[in-house]
Amino acid sequence: MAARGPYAKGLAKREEILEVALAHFAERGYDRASVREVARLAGLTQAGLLHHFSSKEELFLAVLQQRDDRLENPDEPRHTHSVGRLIEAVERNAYEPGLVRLFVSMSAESVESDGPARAFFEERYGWLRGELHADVSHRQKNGGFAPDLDPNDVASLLIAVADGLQLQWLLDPENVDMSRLLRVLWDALKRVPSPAESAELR
Amino acid sequence: MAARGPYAKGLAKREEILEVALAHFAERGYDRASVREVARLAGLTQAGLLHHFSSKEELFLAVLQQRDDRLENPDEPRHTHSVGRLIEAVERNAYEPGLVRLFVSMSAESVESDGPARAFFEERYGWLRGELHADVSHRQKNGGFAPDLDPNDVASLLIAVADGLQLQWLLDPENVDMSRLLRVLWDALKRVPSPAESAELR
DNA sequence: GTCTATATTTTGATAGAC
DNA sequence: GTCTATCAAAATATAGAC
Repeated sequence: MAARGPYAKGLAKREEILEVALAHFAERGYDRASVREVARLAGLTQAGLLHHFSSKEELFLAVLQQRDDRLENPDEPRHTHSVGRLIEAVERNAYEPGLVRLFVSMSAESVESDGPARAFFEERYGWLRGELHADVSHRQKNGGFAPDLDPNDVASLLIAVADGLQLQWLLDPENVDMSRLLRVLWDALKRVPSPAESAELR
Repeated sequence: MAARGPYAKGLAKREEILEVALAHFAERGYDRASVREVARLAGLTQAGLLHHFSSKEELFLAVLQQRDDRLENPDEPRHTHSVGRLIEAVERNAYEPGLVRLFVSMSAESVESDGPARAFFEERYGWLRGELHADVSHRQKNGGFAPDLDPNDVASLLIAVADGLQLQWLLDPENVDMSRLLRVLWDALKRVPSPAESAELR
């Protein structure tokens, strides 16, 4: 488990810093967070921390990247369970309010300025939309999903709901069940249009 | 149009300040925005502005409240067109990226700290959820909406999608059509479950 | 109502000793 | 790898003149 060699200590400290930095960024958001405070929480001075991460921005990006698990699950075939993995990820998030706060505030910040977060989130949304699109369109071919919906629209809606629910959940954790609501949406979207509705489309 | 009396000038300046403050907060977010810069844009010094709004927080809240139109439309019966009004509001927002940025970043910030924005958004979400709930449940009674969905769930999903789409739209305005997607969601949610699906529920 | 001037605080970052 | 010391640059807010 323990890494050996001349860098063992540095790496361990790096991990510790990332851990407390996540908590601090999550609690305060990027702007209000200070490198000094993260350092203090990690048992260092500000200058000591900046030996490991040479700027606030670098520290912040490292935190983001470490927690970006991308719903990976190498055991399952890609493209066929993305929706399920999204729901599972949302389920896990319900036990990590700090992480959710971080992503909410950072995604919001990413649209404000062309800062470090922007590229990260643009890339992330593109990737996620692609995964969900592949899943939905695969299900449509097999007849397990409403054939009249555009897979791109479905992907956008799923992502939007996941994001929007996080906000509601953070404001009122007791009364918002994120993964249940995501399933409600998914089940409703699956529905094949009734004959009457299909007729209306002509 | 012009107000008379001893306060006319003060009020006019107040309006002007609020206008440029909205733009500035929208562009920079609460933290990165500075009272100095708002003052400069309004043709004042910082101290001059603080005569009208005695703190940054007070200025910020005034901006939020002024732009919170609450989808009001006194002509229509309450409770029966909330969904339509939500869609219309989203449609209007597509022409005001600054306003959308403001609400996105402020709602994100509201969950970070118990600052001034928190109460505002909690109250706002509660109100909106109530409106949508009333609308959906009214439609269900008249047979115009899937009877098996919980109106509270539907309200949460609509709000979540509206919020989440704003984020995606800000990152990629060309390729995200907020109001169209909201309609896609609404049409899909309306669908009555097919007999086969109803059978599955037993 | 608006200004100038200033007090106070906080922050990110660097230099250099150990 | 971590520290002390320090710089330079913001920001909010206040005091008091006009």
